[in-house]
Amino acid sequence: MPELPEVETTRRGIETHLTGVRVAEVIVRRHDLRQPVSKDLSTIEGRRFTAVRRRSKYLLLETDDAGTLLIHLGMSGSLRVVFPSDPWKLHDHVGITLDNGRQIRFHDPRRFGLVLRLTGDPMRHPLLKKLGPEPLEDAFTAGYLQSACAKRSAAIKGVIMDAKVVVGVGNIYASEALFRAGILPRTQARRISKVRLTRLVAASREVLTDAIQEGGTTLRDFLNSDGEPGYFKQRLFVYERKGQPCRVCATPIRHAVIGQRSTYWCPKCQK
DNA sequence: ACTGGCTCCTGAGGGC
DNA sequence: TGCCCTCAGGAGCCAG
Repeated sequence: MPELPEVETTRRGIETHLTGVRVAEVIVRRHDLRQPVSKDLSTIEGRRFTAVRRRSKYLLLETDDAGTLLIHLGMSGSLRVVFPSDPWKLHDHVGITLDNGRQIRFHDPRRFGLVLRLTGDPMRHPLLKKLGPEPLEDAFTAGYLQSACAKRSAAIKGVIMDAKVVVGVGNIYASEALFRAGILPRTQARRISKVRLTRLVAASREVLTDAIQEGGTTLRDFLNSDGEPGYFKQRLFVYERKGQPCRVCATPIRHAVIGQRSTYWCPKCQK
């Protein structure tokens, strides 16, 4: 489910409920996520959350003296702000009760997500230390992308989805960014000129920024922390629009599986 | 160092 | 209604 805009939407939604608030109780109903939920999560009981950050598609819930909770939503995960008395839904796996009368509920049907407690510098954790730059920060430049693409014969779409190159660009926004940049998704990365990579950097930033503005994309089941969908689906140019007219030139949108992932493009607007 | 393929898991939707 | 098949927003791991 969630790509960077959806994770950022979630971060913003929980931040105000968490920051400065003390943890009353941690309830773990299922431990068997992608990695087992940390056995010692209850260590944060009685501690305060000091900040809610995001790195790539990971959420980092920092505490004052019990490390950082690292949460990843996988394909189907979400965090909701609820009341402790609200009934637990199927696939609600973790609840963090706060002393302000709310509870954060981690829900994840497919269980590809993560809930880990890290101690020390979280950026040195194996899951985080090899990540590429944030697409909305200054380090993601055309020059940087050009060097990352220089020796890669793989399709550009897969390269921009590679978290070692740049984080946060998932399957929806990779197709959307390539459309906005006018680049065919199968193009070999090393064959793309710097001018076109400059456009791709700008397009990636724009599509992610626009999607955050709309609260993310809800295709099937993404809900923000208040249980509301995102509205960016209406702004998608190509994703899940196979056979429908291009919003720019009316040519039917094409679809193929590229690198095991569903991919969409306009054969006229993209070269 | 890259590449493509496979895997984890559950649920939704389509075809018959 | 039910059954079977395909597909899904992530990303780590593997062999070649």
